[in-house]
This record gives sequence, C-alpha cells and structure tokens, in this order.
Amino acid sequence: MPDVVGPRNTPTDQSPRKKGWRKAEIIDMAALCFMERGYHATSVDEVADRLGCTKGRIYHYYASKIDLFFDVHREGMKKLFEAIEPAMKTTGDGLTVLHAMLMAHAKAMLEHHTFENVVAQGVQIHRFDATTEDQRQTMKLLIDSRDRFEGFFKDQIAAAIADKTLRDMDVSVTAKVLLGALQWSIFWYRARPDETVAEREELARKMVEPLIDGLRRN
Amino acid sequence: MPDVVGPRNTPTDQSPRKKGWRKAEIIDMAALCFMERGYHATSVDEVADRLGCTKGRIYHYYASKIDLFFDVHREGMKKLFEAIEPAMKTTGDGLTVLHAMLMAHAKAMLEHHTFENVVAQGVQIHRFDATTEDQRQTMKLLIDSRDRFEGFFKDQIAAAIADKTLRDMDVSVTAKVLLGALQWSIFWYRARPDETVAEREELARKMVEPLIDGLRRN
DNA sequence: ACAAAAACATACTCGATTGTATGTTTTTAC
DNA sequence: GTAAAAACATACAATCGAGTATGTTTTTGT
Repeated sequence: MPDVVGPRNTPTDQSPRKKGWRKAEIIDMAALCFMERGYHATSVDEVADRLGCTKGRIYHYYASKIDLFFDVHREGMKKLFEAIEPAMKTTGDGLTVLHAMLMAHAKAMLEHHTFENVVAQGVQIHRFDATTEDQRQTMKLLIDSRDRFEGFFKDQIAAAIADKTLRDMDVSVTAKVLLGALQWSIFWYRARPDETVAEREELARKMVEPLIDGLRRN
Repeated sequence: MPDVVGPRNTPTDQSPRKKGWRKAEIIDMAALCFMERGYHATSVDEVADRLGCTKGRIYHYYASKIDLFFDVHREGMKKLFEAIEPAMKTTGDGLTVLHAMLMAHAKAMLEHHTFENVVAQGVQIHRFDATTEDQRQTMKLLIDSRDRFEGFFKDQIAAAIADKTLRDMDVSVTAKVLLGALQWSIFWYRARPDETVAEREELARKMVEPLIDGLRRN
C-alpha cells in the first residue's frame, strides 16, 4: 500500500533551492490569507490548508500566530525600503527626487499589495496581541521601521522646501497625505493575473501625477 | 439590602431624551471598540463591559455581532454623506466645488474618525462574515453606498475637467487617490480630548491644500 | 392600578481556534 | 551506512467567544 501522503516537494519544484524557501512559502501564503480575511479572521489551520499541509508545519517554524504575522510585516517593510532606495540616490533637485520616491513607492504598493495590506493591519494590532516581552520588543521595532520610512519622505519634503522646488507647507501632514494617497490602494487595488509591469507602471503614474502637479489647471 | 445593580440611567443623564438613544449608546461604544481593536478582535462582552452592562442588553437590540457592525457602518456612511452635502450645493466652477467637497470630507474624517475607521474595516469584512441572506443584502447596500459616495467625487472631477478648471486626468484613479489621501487619516489621526473645531479645520486645510495646489512651486 | 411589553441580567451551550505533545518520515552529517 | 537532526503529521487539551434560554426588573399603555 502506497503512502497516503505523497512525497514532499523538492526545492526544484519551487524557486531555485534558496535556503529557507520552505519558510518563505509559508510567509507568502500567510500574507495572502491575512490580506483576504484579516489577521484575526484567519486561522492557522486555514493557512496550512491552502498550503496543502497541516498546522504542524507552521508551528515547526513559528512559535505563535503573531510571530508569523511579524515576519509577514517585516517582509512587507523590507520590500518598501528596497523599492525607494534607488530613487533616494537619484541626483536632482528636491522635488525631482521626491517625485521619483513617490513613483517607486506607488509601484511597490501595487506590486506587493498583498504584503502591504498586512503592514497596514499592523497599525491596529498594537499592544493587545503581543503578550510576551519578546513580542512587544519586535512590535516596537516594526513600528520604528514604519516611522523611519515615513521619515525618509518627511526629510525629502523638507529638503525640497529648502530647495525652493516645493512651496512651503506642513512637512508632517503633507507626508502623511501623500503616502496615504498611495497606500490607500490596498483597499481598491487587486492584481489581475495577466497584468504586465508596464500596466502597473502606467497606473502608478496616474496615481502620482495629480499629487505632483496638483489639481489646478495652470 | 439595596439592589446590587443600581437604577438604570434616565434619558436626562445622557443626551436629550431622543427615542432610540439607548441603542445609539451601544453603537457609539461599538464604534470605539471596533476602531481600537478591530472588529474580529473585539468581543461582544468587551463592548458590554465598557458600557457597564452585559451582553444581554446588546443582544436585546441586535440579533448578531455583525448586525451591530452594520449599524456602525451605516452611521459612518450617513455622517459622510451629510458632511459633503452642503459643499455639493455650492455654486462655483468645478474645481471650487471639488475643493469644498474635499474640505468637508477631510473635516468629517477627523471629526468622526472613530466611525470612519470602522467603515474602512467594512471593505475587508466581505462575504465571509455575512452568513444569512438578509446580512448579505445589507452588506450589498453598504458597499453600494460606498460606491455612491466615491461616485459623487468622480462626477465632480469629471465636471471640473469639462469645466476646464481641472487638467485632463484619469477620473477614477484621481478620485481614489484624493479620497485615500484624506481617509488614510484613520491610521494616524487620534482626537485630542481638548481639541477645538478650529484646530481640526486648520488640520483639514493642511491636508487638502497640497492636493489642490499640488507640490510644484509655480 | 394593572396587564403587557420592553429592557435588561444571569447562566449556560457549543463550536471554533490556538497551542501542545508526540509520533513518523525525510534529510543531513560524518 | 548510520545516528542525529530537521521537517513535518496527527491527535489532543484548553480557552475563548458568539449566541441562546430564561428569569427579573422597569416602563408603558389604558
């Protein structure tokens, strides 16, 4: 009689045999589930089911559900930082660099909207769900990273004002408004399976353009 | 021996004796709890505790937790519609009216951020939690009302483009970007207890200004 | 004043879910 | 080739929270 459970996937089935790819597989599916139903409404069993395995696998890698959430959040923030990094190194006046950062951020929000949706949920999951001291420490680090990310935009806005390429305006509020405008896409954007990079780029352009040029005609 | 449970509050304790104020009290507390912890993380017992009563009271008015959520959502949408209504009746060119609508919306988002936070959660609570046919019907009506609200802004943007007071741009994307910029405040804005109306108005102005005037200097 | 209805409180059921304990298979290291 | 470790699966415990059934008090209508 053959085994009821088939042989486990070999690394070559998936992406090239990178170390830790089994864990990454879990993170990706968790991000998808958390996006679709929200963190609290998603059960660990559900994530396992959609991976075609059992809870045992997930709890082999993660001590608790919230720790899995933290990893998804961390990955989401990593993608955000990596996306704007090239734009920040651009040479140009203050507004030009800011424009490039906003475009990069918009594209990243669309491309990784699964993860970024979960990042947004992280704002609400504060102190309540992090019970152990270790978890509270992790939570603090994640909040810090979100603040640092926003800080990059605040700094660039301030630089552009000093630069005279930007009118004088409230740096903090403007940063939140601009980022919010792009990040709100987690609520309305869903990737089409056949969507090309060029199409996403075009959508990102349509998003950033009214922010840079404003609404006034001249 | 006196009663363990004190006498129930009389209408005069709270707002003027409006019919249904006992229900409104529940809605308000539910909105607060749902905002602070999210719908799924909030238990009905918790809402009751913070009201100083028991579940019995809530289930006297509501058949289920999701029905309570629906009422909070409905109230949130009602506040949004009422806020922009005067602005929509303003006479003026397309951009002027749009500006007034955005200001009204920004102020409403700040003033009722508790309810509007819950409205945003409603986007994720789709088909899964609405089990009965009646609940699915209610859910559909709420989604429709959100679409109608966005439609008002899309129409006004289109009118302003036709009006030549607005450059040509993607109506749908621009509407989502503008509304998102203001609605993202649910994540960062929390009301100070001593905050005045004038202060909120000033904050709303700082939010809308970069959207209308854009970032470019000239 | 009194019956009916409204407005709750109390105590319970029951399903769903997180986390654990343990067994089994696969891989790795030597 | 073999022992150890990694990578799971299985079955269970223990909690928590939604919803219900029922009793009690307060209000209301006449």
